[in-house]
Amino acid sequence: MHDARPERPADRRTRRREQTLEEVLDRAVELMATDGVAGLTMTRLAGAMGIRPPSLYKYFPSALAVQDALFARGQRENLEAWRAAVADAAPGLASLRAGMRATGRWAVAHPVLAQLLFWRPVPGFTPSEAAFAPAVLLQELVRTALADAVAQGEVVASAATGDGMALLAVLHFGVISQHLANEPQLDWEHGHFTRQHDVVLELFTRAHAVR
Amino acid sequence: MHDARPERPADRRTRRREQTLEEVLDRAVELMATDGVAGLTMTRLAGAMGIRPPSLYKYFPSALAVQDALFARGQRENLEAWRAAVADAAPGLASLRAGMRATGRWAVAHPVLAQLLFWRPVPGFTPSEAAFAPAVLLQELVRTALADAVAQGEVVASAATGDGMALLAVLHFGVISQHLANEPQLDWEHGHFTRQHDVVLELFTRAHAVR
DNA sequence: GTCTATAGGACGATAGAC
DNA sequence: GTCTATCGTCCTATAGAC
Repeated sequence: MHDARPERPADRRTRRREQTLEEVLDRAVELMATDGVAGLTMTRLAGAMGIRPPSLYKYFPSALAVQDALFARGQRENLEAWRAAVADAAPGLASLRAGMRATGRWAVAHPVLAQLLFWRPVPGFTPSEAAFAPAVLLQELVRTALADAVAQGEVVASAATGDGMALLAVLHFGVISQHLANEPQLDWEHGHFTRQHDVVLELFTRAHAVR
Repeated sequence: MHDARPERPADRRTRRREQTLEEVLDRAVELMATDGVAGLTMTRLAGAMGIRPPSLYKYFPSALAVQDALFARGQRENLEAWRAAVADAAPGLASLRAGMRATGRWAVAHPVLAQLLFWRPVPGFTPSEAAFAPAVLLQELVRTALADAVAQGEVVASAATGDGMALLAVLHFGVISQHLANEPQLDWEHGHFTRQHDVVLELFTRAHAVR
């Protein structure tokens, strides 16, 4: 905290640069919120940063690189939302409910990132493997939660199969996409579709209930 | 069939023009299938028609007018899919199942139109009231089918409320959007998510089952 | 890292000849 | 209805001075 030695200049520069990178992404999200997810351009993004377009290329080598960084940030945040919510939950169904509710909330609170992650509305953009990695990890966490629920006798084994995962995705993203398409201005508490999130989770457990 | 009088020239011209209008929309759908839903431009569309851009403006006054016509065509076809399927079905739940399955099939068979109708991926485009009209009508048909199901004692009254409609939309479009986002190349019979369509309809009736 | 200047294109749309 | 020609705007991206 009171280390007398000043930070090495190279470190300062690196840190400053990373701050700028993050700020670019902040501005990008703001722009997408007003002009649409596909309305992001390097020219406008530079303008929002208060710099000229060539300067922006010092931070991101291309427009697609910005999209990829946004995609990566969204995946990280979404995964983090799950982890934070699950930290204090019991394994199995309780954990699954907490995690899914948390990522649902995250998605409606960050509509432009959610659209980028789940709808892929930008033509010609395919996320890099690195940007996609958190999604793979999250998928595994869901699978584990389902397996725990089966092991604890909360649901039957069919819940933890590919069909079970597909049904869960249908229910979860059904809520989110209906919300984003029809009433994105409402928050999680006041949405007509988000209200159905608890309902569909209940339907899922009932579909795989132990007799 | 063998009317001797030739068609009036004005009628011929009108008919020819309408054929061309439809052909433009056909080409537009093809272009969107390859270049993405937002990748449709007047320049490329003219090229696909084998004409120059100014000629295209004789048929559609603007790029947004093309989008609107596509939106209108999609809504008409989707509504028609429901009507055709429901024609031979008994009122109530049987009718609801037949109609929803038919519009689901239509959506995955026409992915670009479905994206245009249900995801609204084109920035700055808001459909005209006329183009939207079939969607309003279809909404009413769904409501009626639900009301019939209630009247026949197939489900309890809560199924025909706003929440019931919202739940139904979540389930239906959840299947469709997961299919379009993850495995659009598969057809209705082979998709992992489309397989869940019958499942979710069953979940809906169970959620509102008469005790 | 910032800028000016610019290349090189695609786009929507219009004017006006045929 | 078709075309050529064109306007004005926006875009991605680079060269090169400071």
